[in-house]
Amino acid sequence: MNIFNELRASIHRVVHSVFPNVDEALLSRITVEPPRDASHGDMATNAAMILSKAVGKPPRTVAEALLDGFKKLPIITKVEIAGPGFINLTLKPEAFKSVLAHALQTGPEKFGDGTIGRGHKVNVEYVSANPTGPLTVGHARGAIFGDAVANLMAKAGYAVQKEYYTNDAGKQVEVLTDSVILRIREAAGENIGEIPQGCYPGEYLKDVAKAYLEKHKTWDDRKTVRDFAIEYLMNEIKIDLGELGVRHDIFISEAAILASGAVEKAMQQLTSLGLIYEGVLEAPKGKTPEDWEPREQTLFKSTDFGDDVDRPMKKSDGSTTYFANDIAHYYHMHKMGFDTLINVVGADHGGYVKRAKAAVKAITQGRATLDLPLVSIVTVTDNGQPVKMSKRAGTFITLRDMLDRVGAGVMRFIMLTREAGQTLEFDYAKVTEQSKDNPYFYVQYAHARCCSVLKHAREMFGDISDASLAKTDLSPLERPEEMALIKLISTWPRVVEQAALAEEPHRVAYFTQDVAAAFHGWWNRGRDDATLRFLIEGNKPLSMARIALVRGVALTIASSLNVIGVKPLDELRSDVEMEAA
RNA sequence: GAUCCCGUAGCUCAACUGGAUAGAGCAUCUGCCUUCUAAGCAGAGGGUUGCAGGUUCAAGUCCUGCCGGGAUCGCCA
Repeated sequence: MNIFNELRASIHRVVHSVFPNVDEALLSRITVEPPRDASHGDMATNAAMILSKAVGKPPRTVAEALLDGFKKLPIITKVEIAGPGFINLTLKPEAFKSVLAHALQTGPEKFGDGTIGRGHKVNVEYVSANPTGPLTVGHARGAIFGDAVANLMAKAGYAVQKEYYTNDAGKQVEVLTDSVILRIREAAGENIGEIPQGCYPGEYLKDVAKAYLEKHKTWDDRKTVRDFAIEYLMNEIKIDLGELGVRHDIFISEAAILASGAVEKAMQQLTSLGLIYEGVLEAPKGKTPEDWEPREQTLFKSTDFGDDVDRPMKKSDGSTTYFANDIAHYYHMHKMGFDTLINVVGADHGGYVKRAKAAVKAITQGRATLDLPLVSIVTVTDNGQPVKMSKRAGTFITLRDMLDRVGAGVMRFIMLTREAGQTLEFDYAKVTEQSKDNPYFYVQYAHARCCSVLKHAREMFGDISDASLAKTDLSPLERPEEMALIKLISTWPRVVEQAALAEEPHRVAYFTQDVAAAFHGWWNRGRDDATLRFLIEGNKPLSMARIALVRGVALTIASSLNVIGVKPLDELRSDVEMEAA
C-alpha cells in the first residue's frame, strides 16, 4: 500500500482528463512528493510547471485549470497553488492512518513491500573475494552493502539472486598454492627461511598447511594442494560471512566457467558480432611502463560501446584475460535469465566500469544492463587512534577482528550510514557507545522503548495483538507529534522504492534514524505534558490508538532494520551486551 | 597525460536521480531538568554547496573549463 503511487495515478488521471493530448512521456515527468517544508501541505506536484510549455500557458494558469479536478479527489481536503506553480495538496488524516492500519495488518515482514520490480530477475554479485586469505573490513563493507541492496530490491518486488563469484583460477591462486606449499614444508620440519617476495606472508596459511598435513602425506601434486587451500579458505570466508548474516544463494566458480568452455562461446559470440580483432594498442600517454613494447593481441572493440580504448582478451601466453573471463561470466548470467546485473566492486575498480558495461551491452546486444556500484574504503579507529592490523592476516584488519570487537549488528548498521562512494570512518569507541550520538544505539533504543510501552500496555489492556490493533479506531490520534509519526511511517513503502531504484541502502539507515528521532521526540514531550503519554488511565480509546501507533513505529523500525540485516532489540540494558544476536 | 570517484556549516554527513527559504548530529552559546519513561530536554547562532561560465520556469544535483584530494591505467582480479 503506497499512497504516493496511488495519488500520483489519480493526479495523472485528472491531468489526462483536463489535457487529453498530453503524451505519456510528459506525464511520466509529473511527480508527487512530500514537500521539504511541511507548511506546504502533505504533497506537492509539479504538474503545472511540467505541462506549461506543451499547453502554451504559464504554470499558474495551468494550475488553475487543474484545481477543480484535484479538489474532487476523495482523499484531498485542500489544494493550493504556490510559488512558481507548485500545487500543494493537503490530505485527509485518514489517508495516512489507513497506511498505519495496513502496516499493523501486514506486519514487519511485509510492510513496505513494493511492486516496481514486477518479479524481474536481478543478479547481485558481491564480496567475490579471492580465496587467498581472510576477509578484511573492506570486504565487510562490500558484503554489507551488496546484501542490503539485494534485500532492498527483493523488497521492492524484484526476484533477486545473491551471487558470490569465486576467482579460483588465474595467477593469484597459483601464488596461493606456492605459499601454502612453503608452509606445508615448514610444518613438516623444513627450514624455509624468509617468505619470498611475491608469496602471501600471512600466518593464517600455517593453519591451512597443518590441516592439509592431517589429510595428505605429500604435496608434490599442485592441484591437490590448490584445491585443498581454496576449499579451506572459502570455508573460512563462508563462516565469516555467515556470522555477518550474509548468505549467498549461489557460488559460481571462475574455474568452472573456464572448464565449461563459456569463454570460447563468449568469444565466438563477440566474433560473430564483428567485435573481436587482432591489433596493437598504443602505450598509455604520460606514464609509459618501462617494459612497454607494442604487441599485436586479440582485442575487443569496447570503444564502440563507450569505453576509452579497446581491451585485450588474451594474455601473451595465450590464456584469456580476467576481463574475457568476466565477460563469459556475465554472459552466462544473462543466459540464465538475468538481464539486470549488479556487481558490487571496490573503488579501486573504478577504471573497470566502462569496459564491463560496454562488454555486457555488446554481448547481450543491449538486452542486459550491468551496474557496478563502487564501495570505498573503511578506515578503522578506536577513539580516533588508528587500530593496529592483525599480525595473523598480514597487512589488513580482518572482518573477524571487527566482528569479535563490535558484533554484526553494529557493523551492518554503521557501514550503511554513509553513501557507498564515500570513505567511511569506523571508530570502535563511537559505534559501541550507548548514547544518542551512536545511530545504531539510538535506533535500537527507540525500538526497545516501543517494546517497553507495549509490555505495559499488555498488562493494562490485555489483547494488543497486531490483528486487534489493526482494527483499533485511530481517530483519537490528532496531535501534531502523532500525525508526524504516522506520516513518516506511511513513507516507508516509498523509501523502499526510491532506495531500490537508486541502489542506495544508506537511505534506509537514514529513514530508520528519522523514525527513531520522531519517536524519541514524542516520548520526550510526554515527560513535560502528561496528556501526551502513551497510556492514559481512564481513556482507553486514546490509549489503544496510541498503542497502535507505538506498535506501528516498532514494526516500521523492525521492517527497515530487516532490510539492513540488523535484528531489532526488545530491550537494552547496560549489563547486557548490546549485541543480542 | 587519460579515465573514474569525491569536494556541502568549525567537524562528520544528508538532501527523495531537476523543485520552493540547502537539512540533521557533534562542537559553540543561552535557558531548563533532582525526573523513574536512566543513558537528558528546549532554543539560538553558524552557508556565495571548491571556483568560473552554460542549459531552463527552476541547479548542490545536468553540460563545459579550471582548482584541490583519492583511485586506476596491456599479460593482477
